[in-house]
Amino acid sequence: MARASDKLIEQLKQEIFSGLLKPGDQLEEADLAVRFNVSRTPIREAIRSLVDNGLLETRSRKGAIVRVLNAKELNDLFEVAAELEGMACRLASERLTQSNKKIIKASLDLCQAAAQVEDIPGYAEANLAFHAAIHEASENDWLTDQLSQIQARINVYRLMPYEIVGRLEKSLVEHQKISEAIFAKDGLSANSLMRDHMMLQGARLPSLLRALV
Amino acid sequence: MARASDKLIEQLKQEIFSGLLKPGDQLEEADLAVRFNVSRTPIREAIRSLVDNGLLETRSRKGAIVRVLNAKELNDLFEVAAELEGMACRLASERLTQSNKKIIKASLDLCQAAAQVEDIPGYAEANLAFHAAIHEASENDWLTDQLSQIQARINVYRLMPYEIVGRLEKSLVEHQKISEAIFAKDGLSANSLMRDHMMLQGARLPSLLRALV
DNA sequence: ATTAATTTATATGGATACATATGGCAACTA
DNA sequence: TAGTTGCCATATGTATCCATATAAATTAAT
Repeated sequence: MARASDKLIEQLKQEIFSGLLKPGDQLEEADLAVRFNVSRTPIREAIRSLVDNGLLETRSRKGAIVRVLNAKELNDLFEVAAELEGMACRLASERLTQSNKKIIKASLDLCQAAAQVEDIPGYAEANLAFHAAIHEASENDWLTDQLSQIQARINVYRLMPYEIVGRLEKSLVEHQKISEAIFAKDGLSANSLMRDHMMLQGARLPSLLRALV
Repeated sequence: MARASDKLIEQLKQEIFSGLLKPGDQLEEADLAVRFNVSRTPIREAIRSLVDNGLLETRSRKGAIVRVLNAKELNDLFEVAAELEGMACRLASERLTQSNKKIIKASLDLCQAAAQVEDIPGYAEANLAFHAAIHEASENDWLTDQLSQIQARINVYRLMPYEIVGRLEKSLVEHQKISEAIFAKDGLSANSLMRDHMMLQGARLPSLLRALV
């Protein structure tokens, strides 16, 4: 039997990622208890967990709010994300198996299909699949965990992904180059290509931040 | 006023790091409530937090136990630690301020002093200070947080650090080279020197694991 | 009229009471 | 004697209750 708090964590994450709960929104325990038809205890545990996860923050006696990252924090986050994504590419190059290669190729095809018809949400999904495929191929579970946590954090700030015209095409080409480097077991290139790819996204942050304010 | 659960988290961490609570040990909520003279509620929140942190793990209805990392998990952890430590060195090279330089130098002196008299616990402490100084110098708060969490995890498995004779000297020399690279703003060298330094420690893990079993 | 202080309301933090699932032990049967 | 079943004990999971701190509102004083 799943614990109520575990389900709550998932639900609240969904609401945050979907944008239903926006950065700065306050979460009141009593309200949530009514909404989800449980007592305050599991609500509190869920909030606690999300605070540890970094999605919420609390001030003493002032409850939890959806965490707002300022420009520096987002930049720091992106720097680490870029480094770890690059690392995943390097490891994937060194450890690539046939089955992982197939999965990466499949996700790359998804990216291509979505880019061709300019399906923005479709590309966003395929993009995540592509990155996830590389994470898996790194064969480092700790790294994979860290990256999925970071992804989650970043996605909150990606409510309008790829809205810039033409970015889809460029992103796809970068993905293809990264894949080629991995398949050629050229870890060094794969690493730096991915880091550049990530940093380009990071460079788009300032405009994204402005759009949020 | 600090929350009871926050203090508990620190205390439990201490007990885990100090080896008082060994991997595999069970934590019973009622016991802990009596020991720390609080109710089960803050105990549960603390446990919850440590589970999210990865220090404990729970099985349904079976409570929390101190998490045991197997060889692969430890290896994965070290790989990520090495990469991020290297990244910190690179960033420190790029962003070094005079004040950070002083702090790094000071911690390096501590290392030297401890190494000269073969003060093993002293060196362990100075070592942490050295790494922390570099983390700070990276000017990336997210990275610093991640590294301190990873440090915490690794330290559990470092109950007998530097017991290998001669390792102190070698470690010190590596520290000196890393510092020189950072001071020379040679990010590339600093990065790889630190990664090698970390990986050497990781290579000692198998014997460490054997000692634990 | 504006500001400061006091009071009141409300939400969080902690304690306790209650429910339920799991594991062990014992008894009974084959 | 060994295995299975059922009961009981114990620890986790959930609900509710109480205390306290913070914030808001109202009143009084300048």
